[in-house]
Amino acid sequence: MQIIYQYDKQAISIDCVVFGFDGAALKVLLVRCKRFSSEGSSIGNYKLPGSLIANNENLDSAVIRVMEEHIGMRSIYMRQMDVFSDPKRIDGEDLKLVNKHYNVDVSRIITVTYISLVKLNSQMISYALKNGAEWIDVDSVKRLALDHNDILIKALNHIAQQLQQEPIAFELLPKRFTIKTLRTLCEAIMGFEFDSRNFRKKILSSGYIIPTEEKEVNVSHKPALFYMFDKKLYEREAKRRFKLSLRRLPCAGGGA
Amino acid sequence: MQIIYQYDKQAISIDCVVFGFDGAALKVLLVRCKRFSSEGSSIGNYKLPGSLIANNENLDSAVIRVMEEHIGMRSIYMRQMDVFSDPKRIDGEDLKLVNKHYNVDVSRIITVTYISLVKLNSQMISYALKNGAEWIDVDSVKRLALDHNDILIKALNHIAQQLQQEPIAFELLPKRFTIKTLRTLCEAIMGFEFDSRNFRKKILSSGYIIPTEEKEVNVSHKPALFYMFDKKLYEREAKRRFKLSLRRLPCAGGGA
DNA sequence: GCAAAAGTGTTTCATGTACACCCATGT
DNA sequence: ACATGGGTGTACATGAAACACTTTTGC
Repeated sequence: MQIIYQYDKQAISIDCVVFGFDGAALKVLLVRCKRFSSEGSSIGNYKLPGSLIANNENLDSAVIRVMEEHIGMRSIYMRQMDVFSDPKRIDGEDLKLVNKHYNVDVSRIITVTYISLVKLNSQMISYALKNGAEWIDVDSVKRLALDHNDILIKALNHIAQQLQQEPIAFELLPKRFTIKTLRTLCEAIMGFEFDSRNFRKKILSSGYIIPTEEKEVNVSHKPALFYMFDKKLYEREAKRRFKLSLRRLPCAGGGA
Repeated sequence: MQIIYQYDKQAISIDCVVFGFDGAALKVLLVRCKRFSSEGSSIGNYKLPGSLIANNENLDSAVIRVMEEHIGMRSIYMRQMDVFSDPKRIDGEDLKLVNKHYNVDVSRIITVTYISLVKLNSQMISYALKNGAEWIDVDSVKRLALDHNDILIKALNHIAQQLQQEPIAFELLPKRFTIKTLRTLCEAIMGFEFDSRNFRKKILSSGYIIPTEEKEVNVSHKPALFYMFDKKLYEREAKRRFKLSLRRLPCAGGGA
């Protein structure tokens, strides 16, 4: 391949995979993309929310801008996932449409993907609808625009990994939640079920998921207690675990 | 902050943190950067190898191009790490120098960082020297250009994490190695020591690190056996572990 | 009182950790 | 023979997995 030493017709964009949880199923925020639709384009009916990066903003602020547009909030959990850089991932008609939409003339787009997690509520669902977006069950997502199906699958695998190492579940849950709800969420993310008794034991032994005084009401069975995630206790625990797992040999002396 | 909707004066670059192991210490490949040196620039004496992305190459091929330049090889381990996107991370004099060097006119540079792992040998060390680069002990790295110290620290933490989940150690070792060498490498990456007996037990029980017929020679103690990493066995093991850790409940039935 | 889901306890097994001794080689 | 680091074995603690029974609510 001949290297074309022309470095200034590239654009960077961000795409967000925004997950929410309605108490039963894992949802992802998708944007209807009429504005891109055209013959010859591979763009489907839905896409992930995203944007080109303005010249004086960093990636994080672009993500915040897009989130604000679609869910009306600024302070939400977000993490960088991956970079998609195939020069041909957006080309032909798709590229022309993007250039037209943003009024630019770039020859390729490199996309940095983000994962966001939000505490879904009914207001956000209607807010999204008003702004051309929609919360859709991850299991029933069909064909998306461009390579957004690939990105979604990567994101799902990513949060399944993360779930086992970081307390991301509580970004998706309301402040107060039952153990059962937490378990349902974990099962939705992981794609398989847990033993309810061992799950409960593990959660309670964690030390940072603490009971409240509240119980469920109007349920036709023993009402479940609500719990809360205590971030400060978690961070203290995390430090302790770090020290344990990175323990030196008893007699290993000073050095680096 | 006012959003400047001008999307086409951005450039993307890659920077590589290339690690090597000489049997005793962890080394990183640094490039002397006389060509960038200038008054007013924050650029130090050394920088990580990197390059702007040409318009028709993807990030991976840019990394391969840079690797070829500095170590004379194409097929090496490399993984994307992170994206640095602060609009001010390269500005002022530094930005002017970069624009001049690449003969472009961009207003900001977004950098995707990569980690590479190589099986270091004496040829590569002299090859690097001939091409303006140098293999330096990670512990004795001083001030680097731009924000490259931050990138290096992130990379070190990154491989320490990775080491506990993926067989990256064998990308840094020769085909045949002793358990002791492997342990020294792990200690260099993790920054603390292991119990030699438990370490050996764990390595041998892995099932994919297999003995050869060869022993050390000319050592004034019991010669150590050389071992090899069997990638196929590892992948079989990895699949098995995946099944185990993602096991459903015995009676959990069909569903997703 | 019956269904339905919450909540509690026990036994077993695998894995990690700490630690002590023997073995092969060069000098 | 002895110093040096390689190699082997054992006891103990900790945590995960499998599994059965009691409790509280609405109807």
